Amino acid sequence: MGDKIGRPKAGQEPLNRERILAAALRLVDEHGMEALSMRRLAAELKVDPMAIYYHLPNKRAILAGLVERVFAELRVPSAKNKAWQDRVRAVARAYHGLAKAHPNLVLYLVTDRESAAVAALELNEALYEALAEAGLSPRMIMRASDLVVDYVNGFALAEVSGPVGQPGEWRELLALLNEQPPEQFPALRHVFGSLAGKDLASGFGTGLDIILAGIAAIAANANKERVSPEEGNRG
Amino acid sequence: MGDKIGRPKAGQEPLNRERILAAALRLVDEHGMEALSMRRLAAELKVDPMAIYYHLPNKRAILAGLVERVFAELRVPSAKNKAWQDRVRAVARAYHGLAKAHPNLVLYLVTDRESAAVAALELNEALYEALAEAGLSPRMIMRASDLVVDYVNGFALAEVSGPVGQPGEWRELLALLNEQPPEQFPALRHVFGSLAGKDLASGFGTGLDIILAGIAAIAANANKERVSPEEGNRG
DNA sequence: ACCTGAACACCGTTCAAGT
DNA sequence: ACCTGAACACCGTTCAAGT
Repeated sequence: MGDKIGRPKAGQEPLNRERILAAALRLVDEHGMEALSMRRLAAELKVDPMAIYYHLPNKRAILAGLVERVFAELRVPSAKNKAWQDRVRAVARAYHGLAKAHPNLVLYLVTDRESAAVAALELNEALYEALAEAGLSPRMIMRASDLVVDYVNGFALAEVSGPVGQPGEWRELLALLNEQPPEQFPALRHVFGSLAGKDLASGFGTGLDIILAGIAAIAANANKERVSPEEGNRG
Repeated sequence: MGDKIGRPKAGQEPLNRERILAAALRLVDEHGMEALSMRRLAAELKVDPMAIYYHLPNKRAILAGLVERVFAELRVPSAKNKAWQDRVRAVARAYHGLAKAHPNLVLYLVTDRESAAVAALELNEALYEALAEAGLSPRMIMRASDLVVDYVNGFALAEVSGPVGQPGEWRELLALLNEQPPEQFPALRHVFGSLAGKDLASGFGTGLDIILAGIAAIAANANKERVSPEEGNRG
């Protein structure tokens, strides 16, 4: 940040991929996805629009570069001494942090599996390690890991699609509910009634807790079966 | 509604919102999101591009109409006699079915909370009913419901972002893994090694199972606490 | 009431040219 | 090697006009 009139060189150092992506990310973070056009980006860089094409082949490459760049910020915490639950939580939080840091890019972060692939290796490695420790089978490790990633993606998306702040969709749901005949949607009304006025912090952690409880239950169940497959359980 | 007054152009019945949205959906389903332009849509309808603006104010309205239309297809199965787990599964599957039916629209289905709101009422009502039966507190009902929805959204997105068929991201991950130094990512290698050759059906159901196990565990735990809050557990 | 057509302000990208 | 500028084929949308 902090670029003002006092640039280091009024004569402009040469353009490069790095500088283009930095400007593109600033544009997206500050003015949203729709502000990112080749022409506007060029204006930001004080350069002819076509100059960009010398460094990056097309707009898709810019988007991909952005996703790659943001995922490169991901630092998976390696708390190997902690319980597997906390390790999963740490990975999920780190990943979710990326989305929070660049909300306007979330749709692409979540969509562009290709550009995220390198970072995904680290992320999955950390998850697989933790989940192996939980006692899951290889198949279940993969499934549970996918579940965590899908959840973070879905949650991040919801955070960003909602009108302004609140995660989940319940704010506008409530408004709509009040327009419906009062005998309809009793379950919704009961829950919203019980919760009225209470301030609910972000549900990210709670969702994660449910998932972790599920993993623990499945792991325990698998263990029981492995200990005494057909002879009955004597634990 | 209106009959053939004024301008039947070569046998066409008059344009209307319905016909425009139908054509738009066909365009998206068959040729992807990027094929949906006002001009191409008009060509499809054999009409001047500006004719569309008489029936729908702008392109955003078309997208919103599409999302609304697809969500209107949602029929939440009302298997009230079944176990709560099966009821949650049924809702999740119904919702997921929409995404599968219109993969090119998934990004918007998942993003446009506003247009989906009416259908979201029914969907959440069904989830809340089932989750209440599971014995969750109002707060937990809301959280668990959000978790299920976020998971379905995340899963649907992953299904669509991947290169071709497989859900999850593991196909390209594996290719990338083979390019890495062999001492790195041992957990990934172990899991993928164990799973090589086995054909893994879609993980949608397994992810759901983990979530359901988590909900059951949390409900059981809450019950235990409620039965004997400070006196210790004598179960 | 319903549709057309020209016009405007944008896009991404190609290609030839300038230094 | 790096950048410019004109040109092309598209966009979404406004506005005045036609029936």
